[in-house]
Amino acid sequence: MAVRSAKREPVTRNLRTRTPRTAREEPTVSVRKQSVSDVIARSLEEDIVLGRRHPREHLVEQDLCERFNTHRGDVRLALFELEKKGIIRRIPNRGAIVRDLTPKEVREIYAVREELEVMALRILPFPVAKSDLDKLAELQRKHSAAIDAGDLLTVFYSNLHFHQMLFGLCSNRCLIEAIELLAQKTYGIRSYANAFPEALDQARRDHIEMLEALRTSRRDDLIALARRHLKPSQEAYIRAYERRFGDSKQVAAILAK
Amino acid sequence: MAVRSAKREPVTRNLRTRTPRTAREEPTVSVRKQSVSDVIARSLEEDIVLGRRHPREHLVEQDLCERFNTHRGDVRLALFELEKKGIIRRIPNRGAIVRDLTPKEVREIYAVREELEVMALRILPFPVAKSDLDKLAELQRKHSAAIDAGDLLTVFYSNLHFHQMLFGLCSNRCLIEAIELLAQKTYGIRSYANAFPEALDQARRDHIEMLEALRTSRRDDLIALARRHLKPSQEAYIRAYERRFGDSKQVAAILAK
DNA sequence: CCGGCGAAGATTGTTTACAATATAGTTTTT
DNA sequence: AAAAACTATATTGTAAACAATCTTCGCCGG
Repeated sequence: MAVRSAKREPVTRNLRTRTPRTAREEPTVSVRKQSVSDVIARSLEEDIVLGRRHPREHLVEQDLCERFNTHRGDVRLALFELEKKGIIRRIPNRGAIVRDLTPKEVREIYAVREELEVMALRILPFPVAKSDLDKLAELQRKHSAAIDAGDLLTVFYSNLHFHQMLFGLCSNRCLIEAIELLAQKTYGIRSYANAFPEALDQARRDHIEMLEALRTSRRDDLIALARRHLKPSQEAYIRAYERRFGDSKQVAAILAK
Repeated sequence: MAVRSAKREPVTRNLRTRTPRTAREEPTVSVRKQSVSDVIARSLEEDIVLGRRHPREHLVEQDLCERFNTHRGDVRLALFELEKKGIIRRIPNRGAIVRDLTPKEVREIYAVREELEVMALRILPFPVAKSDLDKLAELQRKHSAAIDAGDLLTVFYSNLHFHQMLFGLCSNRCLIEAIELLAQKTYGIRSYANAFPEALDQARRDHIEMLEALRTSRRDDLIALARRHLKPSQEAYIRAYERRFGDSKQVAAILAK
């Protein structure tokens, strides 16, 4: 992979995850149709969440092709997907960069997210089935263990699954998807919150309290907890942002426009 | 630019603080980047909204290429966009069909939409500027005239613009986009509501009352109107759906609940 | 010294050809 | 005659080549 341009190196056609021909009717929710571009998009999301790729970093199609052993078509599609999700930004003829959210945008996203999460908890049918409570408790334990181990990747995913399971308890499919979409918009800033161990600790305690509220069918407590749970990560980002750009006002002005 | 060096370079690329190039960032809102695929997607949306293409109708890439005088790449991208918006559905290796929403899905979408629209009206700053009120009134007149003329295409677009302008008054960009996305999800069923002239008449009256509530800064009235405004179109669709499939009762029962 | 000019390189955007897959219709077998 | 297997065709998915665009950097004249 010396110089990347003179001749385009041929694509090695291995490692293509092909969707199995059997059971295309998604028998269960777990095994979803995942096309190649979805896999790439998810992997890039992961990189961004964990801070392996920073805001303003450039994403080059050819690099991603080599990394995922595929052709540019799939990578391209993945970038379009991520753009629609708001995780990256594409500039015509120039490529894609990891999006850098302004504090204003972050506040707006979290305001809408809070509204929808509260709605989900409001319509959630009580009492919650014992089997669902058990599954949530299991996810919470996994989350807690990952925090103790300092395994940020597992922290991220177990946290994600906990919330998906929680809001999945409300029966409104459209609402569930909307909540997830908004959560994804903030993937790019999650690494800032993860940098603070005390924030992770607080998240763990919130989860435990949420479980208790679910068990006892205390809806108001649950809603208050969800509201509180959303605060720290946005505040951590805004603090970090101001620490980065707060001193040089003109730079902040340019970026914030 | 960083040369792709002989040794595989680490994932982090050299990103220097890039001097922002001279304002190529949206010179004006009006002239937006609209790629070919966007044009195709919008045109297909229009067909679906006006009932020129029915639910379950098959969309063949090659046909669309001839219709829009382009290659399959653009058409393909447009179909992916429409799939993400929830207007069509793509089945692997089989193609795309206009999505057929069940009454349950419709009710769920409208419930979320109502929640978000009410939120927008709640945070909307009063009083509304005179210039904004004038623009809204102008859009309302256009809508009204289109109804009288029986021009359903203009009815659709002027109605769309009225609502975009109305909710655009709230300053939360993310919220505005979320509302628009949900509205798009129901494009496929709009033709059912448009079939009832009395529904269009009611919509016109709603708009007039909304304008009055905006002028007098009566927030509660405005919210109640918005709630009422959302009801007829979903009910029209559900009635039409049951008329289509009502004969086989067990099917309707399964889908409705 | 330095500021426009232009060629070369790097990256994205477009087009075409080819391969994989599903559906329907036909033939073969029992 | 019914069911299974096969072939033909239509359609989508993949890959590579080609074209356009932007950036960088060296060159030359002032």
